Amino acid sequence: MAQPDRPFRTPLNAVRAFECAARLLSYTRAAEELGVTQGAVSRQIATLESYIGQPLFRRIGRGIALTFAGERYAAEVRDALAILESASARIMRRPDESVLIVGATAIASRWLIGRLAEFQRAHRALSVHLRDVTSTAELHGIDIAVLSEAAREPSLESLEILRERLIPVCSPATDVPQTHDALAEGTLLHLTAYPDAWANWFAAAEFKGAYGFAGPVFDDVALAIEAAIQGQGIAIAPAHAVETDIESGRLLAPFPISVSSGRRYHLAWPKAKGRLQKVRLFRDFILAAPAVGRLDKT
Amino acid sequence: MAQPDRPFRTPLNAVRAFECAARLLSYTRAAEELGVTQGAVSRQIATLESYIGQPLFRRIGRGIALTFAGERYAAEVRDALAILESASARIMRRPDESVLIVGATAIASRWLIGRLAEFQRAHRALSVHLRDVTSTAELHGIDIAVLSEAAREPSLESLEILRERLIPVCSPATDVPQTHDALAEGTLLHLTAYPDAWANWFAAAEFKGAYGFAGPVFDDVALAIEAAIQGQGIAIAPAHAVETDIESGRLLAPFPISVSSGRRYHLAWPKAKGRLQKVRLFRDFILAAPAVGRLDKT
DNA sequence: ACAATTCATGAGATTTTCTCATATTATAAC
DNA sequence: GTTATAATATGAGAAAATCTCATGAATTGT
Repeated sequence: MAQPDRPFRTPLNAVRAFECAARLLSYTRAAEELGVTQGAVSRQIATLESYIGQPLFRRIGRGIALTFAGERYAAEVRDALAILESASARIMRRPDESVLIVGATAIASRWLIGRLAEFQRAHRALSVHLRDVTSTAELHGIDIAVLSEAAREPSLESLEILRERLIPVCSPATDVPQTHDALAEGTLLHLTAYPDAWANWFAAAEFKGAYGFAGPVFDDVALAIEAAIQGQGIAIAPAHAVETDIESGRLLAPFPISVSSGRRYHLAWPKAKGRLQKVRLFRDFILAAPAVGRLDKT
Repeated sequence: MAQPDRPFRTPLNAVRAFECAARLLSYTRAAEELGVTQGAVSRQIATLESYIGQPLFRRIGRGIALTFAGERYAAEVRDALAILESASARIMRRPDESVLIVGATAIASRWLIGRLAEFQRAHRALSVHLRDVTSTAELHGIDIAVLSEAAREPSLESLEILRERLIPVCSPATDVPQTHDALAEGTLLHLTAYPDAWANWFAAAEFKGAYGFAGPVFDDVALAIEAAIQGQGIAIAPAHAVETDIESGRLLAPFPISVSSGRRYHLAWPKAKGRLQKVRLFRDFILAAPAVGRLDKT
């Protein structure tokens, strides 16, 4: 009823029989290849010809030859079926044991990247793909992920790996604040995601004075860090996210005081994949990484 | 038995159902589009997934979404099916009324080409394809042909259009023979296809002397004509084949005497196509062409 | 002329696919 | 929460497509 009429569809199995017969120029041999009788092939092709509305083969004597139209059709059909079969063949190769797909939030990626390089070095046989993932709901197709939430669904497992702490950082190339007063007078970079960060930090530092509320506010943590690197001010950033920048000297943490953001990062993975060696290797590697808690003294 | 085992073949109809469901992201709507029930689609896709060995859709709540593998597979499948459907669509457009496929032997083509241009000009709506054909047995896919044999098969019709005559020709740039004696002394180009041509010609010219038997022999009439054009000697060629060369001044026929080769050219066409306007137009055009008999005084 | 090979076809068996009815699962509204 | 709703999954039998078998017809090669 919903259909205009009948949106005639090419009879696909007949097309396959045709492709085979066109290639072998023989119904009999096509039948062999397809594992059916010659009569079946004959019928299939008759079906296709009647659908097409014209002969695809000329019957010459006891053999067959393609008509011009058939010749052309055969070429196109061959292409299409080749695409199909190769697509099937590829997808049928089960997800490789040697490819590990790791998911992570944007901020966690910042920290992960350094780790991944190390992991990669330790397990050259594995190739690691990093994919953006925000929540445990997006874990399909992913072997294991670093997220700021624990897994609640019963099909997932997770382990806490890091309690996020925030720490002030700035470029070593700028006027690095040496005192809390100097800091309070500097340009403070704020993060939408952590609105109370600076307040909490100054409280933790037992600083009583006023400080720069008016600094720029960033929605994107990575952008704030980038701004700090470029010397545009002092950011208060997740310690794990600036770890590599500090190591490389692009950033400096002028004060040892850090505050908790409340976020806890977890490794999360589908239970079904927990037993895969590649997943276990990665999980063990991350848990064993000495750096996990380095800047993370609660 | 001949088969190694089973050369597993992608279940094509399941693939089609998948393509549809992947596009609409709904079994229910796919079922509507395919004109079957939802359950049928569900089963088809289950079949495909079990063939593929992995899920193509994720069942999320009351809906479905493609898995990563499914996403990729869908894209490839879509391409393949599109090729298939468009190939079918094209072939199903019956052979166009606006395309005339003309067959001709190599030598007849030489004469036809000039005519075709004229025909083309007279019927701009038609596009004409010229295809090499040697005998009436090769007429499939051809609307009408010029051949040196009449049609014997009952499915064909034919009409004589030209009795081939042979006439001496040479390049105007060379020493053009003015007398029969001069001709007899010149380099005569012989044709395998017409071994007695020169003998017959000299007989017709009532020439009694000796003449150059020793000239080069050509298997290919076109090559002999080309040789004559290049001034390598005097060829005795089918008048119709050199008509345009004479008109353009590239060749010269020094003597008005011609002899019959015995060959008679015919227009031949499948009876089934005799009624098509494009075929009738061409047939009438050829028959009416004033030039057909011009060099053909028996 | 005859044997062998090949495609075509009728009749019935077989297999696949579809429908119908119902179960299952998840969302959305109350 | 509970219920209504909307989607996919599935069991059983019906329907349809497909295949096999047997045979016919046409052609080639001996």
